[in-house]
Amino acid sequence: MNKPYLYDPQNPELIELAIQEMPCEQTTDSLSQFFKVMGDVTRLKLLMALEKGELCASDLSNIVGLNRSAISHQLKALKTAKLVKSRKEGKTVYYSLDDEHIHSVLKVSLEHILEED
Amino acid sequence: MNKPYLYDPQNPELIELAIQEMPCEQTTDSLSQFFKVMGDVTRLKLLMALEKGELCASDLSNIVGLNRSAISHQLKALKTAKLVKSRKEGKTVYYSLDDEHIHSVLKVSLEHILEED
DNA sequence: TGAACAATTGAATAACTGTTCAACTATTCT
DNA sequence: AGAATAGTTGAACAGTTATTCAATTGTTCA
Repeated sequence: MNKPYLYDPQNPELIELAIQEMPCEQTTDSLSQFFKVMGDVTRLKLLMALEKGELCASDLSNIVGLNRSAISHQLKALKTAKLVKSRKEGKTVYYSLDDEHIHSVLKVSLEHILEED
Repeated sequence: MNKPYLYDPQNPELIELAIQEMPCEQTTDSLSQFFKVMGDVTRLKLLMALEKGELCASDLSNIVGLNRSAISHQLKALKTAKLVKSRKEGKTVYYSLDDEHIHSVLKVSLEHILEED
């Protein structure tokens, strides 16, 4: 009912609004997790490479310039986060983007980064 | 000229394409840094609160549920990353979103997260 | 001036993260 | 079966990060 602030709020109505419209803990967790996965240069490069098409682990290793083990670890992280999917054919494992939303996010964000000041 | 692969590439043309069209190191660094900043629950909540309007540090502390010191540290990170700007009025410092791109990124990403499988 | 309040700062700590290395699995080909 | 290749895994390490605490700055107001 009354507002149990332990200090003088500057904008009580806006506080209420922000709290009310704040997504639930699970949602903010998932969203920050999503950004965290892309917040690493290696994983980001993997995603950008996969935007060109399906690629196997060794080819991705070649493109990104890191050994296969490192790439494998990061591909696993991307797979757990459901950003990539994989397909096995003989000895080689082919990876591709799992979701089309990622393309939009990368596009808008890249525009933001490349924007002049 | 010739391709100095130390292994059997599965898709040499796609490798070349991915390498050619990969943004420069500075760009991938900036982009992953941008995602990294939002890849933390506290900072993400701060940004979402600020989408409702300008808020001071104490009010943000109240909304997010962390002490002022923690909030101040994270607001500094957001400011360094140029995601928020601040304005001082007497004792209180008001924060607001610095860039409109952020709104789009948050919107598209939130849609992605909330999407059904 | 001094008390009260808003906010920031720096040090300290605990937890997490990315890469490497070495060992391992799985598949193909002779 | 055995050698070769693609990929994965787990442990270890070095580096980073978020939060807390205590101290500090800066502003207002009596």
